Amino acid sequence: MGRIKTSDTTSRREIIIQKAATLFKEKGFKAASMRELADIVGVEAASLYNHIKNKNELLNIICFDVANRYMQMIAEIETEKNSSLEKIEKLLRFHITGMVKHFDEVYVSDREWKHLEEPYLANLQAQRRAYRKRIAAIIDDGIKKKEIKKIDASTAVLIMLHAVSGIESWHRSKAKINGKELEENMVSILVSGLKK
Amino acid sequence: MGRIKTSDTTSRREIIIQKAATLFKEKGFKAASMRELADIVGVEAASLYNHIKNKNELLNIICFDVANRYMQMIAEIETEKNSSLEKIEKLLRFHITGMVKHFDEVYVSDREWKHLEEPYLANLQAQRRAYRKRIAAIIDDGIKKKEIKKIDASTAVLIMLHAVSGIESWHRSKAKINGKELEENMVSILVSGLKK
DNA sequence: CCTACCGATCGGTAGG
DNA sequence: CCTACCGATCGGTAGG
Repeated sequence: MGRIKTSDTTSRREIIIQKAATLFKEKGFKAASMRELADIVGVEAASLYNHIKNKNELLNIICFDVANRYMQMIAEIETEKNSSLEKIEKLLRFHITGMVKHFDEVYVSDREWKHLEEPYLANLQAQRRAYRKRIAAIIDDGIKKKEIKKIDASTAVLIMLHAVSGIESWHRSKAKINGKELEENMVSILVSGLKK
Repeated sequence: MGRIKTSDTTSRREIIIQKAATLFKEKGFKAASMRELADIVGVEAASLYNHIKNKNELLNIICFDVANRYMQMIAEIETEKNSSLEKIEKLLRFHITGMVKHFDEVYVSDREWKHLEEPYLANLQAQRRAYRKRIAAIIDDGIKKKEIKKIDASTAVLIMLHAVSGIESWHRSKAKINGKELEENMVSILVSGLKK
């Protein structure tokens, strides 16, 4: 009997998180109210607190979901024995498809992280810094092996990651170009920008 | 006599706008309070309203300041008779130095525009769309003249503009690399990504 | 999961 | 430019 109750609770909780991501994306974290979220979910505001601790917990979950996915992928890529340029391309494709698939979450995690509270704020920032460093290390390795031209690796990382987040505008513009085409164009521009 | 009073008022107003840009950047528009802004400026909250109409007017001014600078530059570039690639490079350099010089304003305009009220919201969005179209037209022209490789122009615009906004992280990281170096690296990566 | 409600904070105004 | 203050809204809790 406990099983059914747990299952229901989990499912409701996940609906709340997903709706929160969409709402936070549309209004921003601060401007989004718990009453509005409750409306969307279809309950009274007070009832939300049976499923989640508070508003900030929602932001925590969204941000760390995204961060964990990134950390898992970079670890996977590091163990593979591809060339540096191939590794960067794979990471780039992962970011592009991830942006399309988990759009609301990624958008919120990118733009609303400053409303995280300690210790989550410091934790996420450290994770992001570490992530960028690991990508930069791949690029630096590629430069040493002369697969990639001599550039500042951390600048290249910044460009790549932020360029991908630009898909947001594409997403909003109702996609005159399809996802696969978009991906090929982005990879073409960014990867050839690194080649010698 | 009216001259001195006007001059003082204008100056105070400009201080308020500049401090608002910094505060909105740090906290986000919604989370920033007028009481906090007043504290920073050194007056009581009520006194701010002798210089500005309301909180949203501050956001309007910041966003359209940035947009107007962009529109002026694209108009200038269009009249020059350089190659498409040279035009794109000039625009890129303008965006990079502008991001460094007017960091708070550009950051707020990029991330907080959604809190604009109508008709300003629709107005700014239209201006931004028009701006991107004019850049895309330069790229398409370059493709036709075979200076630029065959890519989707609007994707290239998205990448460029968002890549530049990545400077925010560089800015935050206390600049291990200096501004000029950063600019050369970005131009190198992005412009060679467009070349045939 | 709801009703009822609290304390805090907000943007902004009146009036001097 | 300040004191005093208002109405609205917020996140969250008590209690059932």
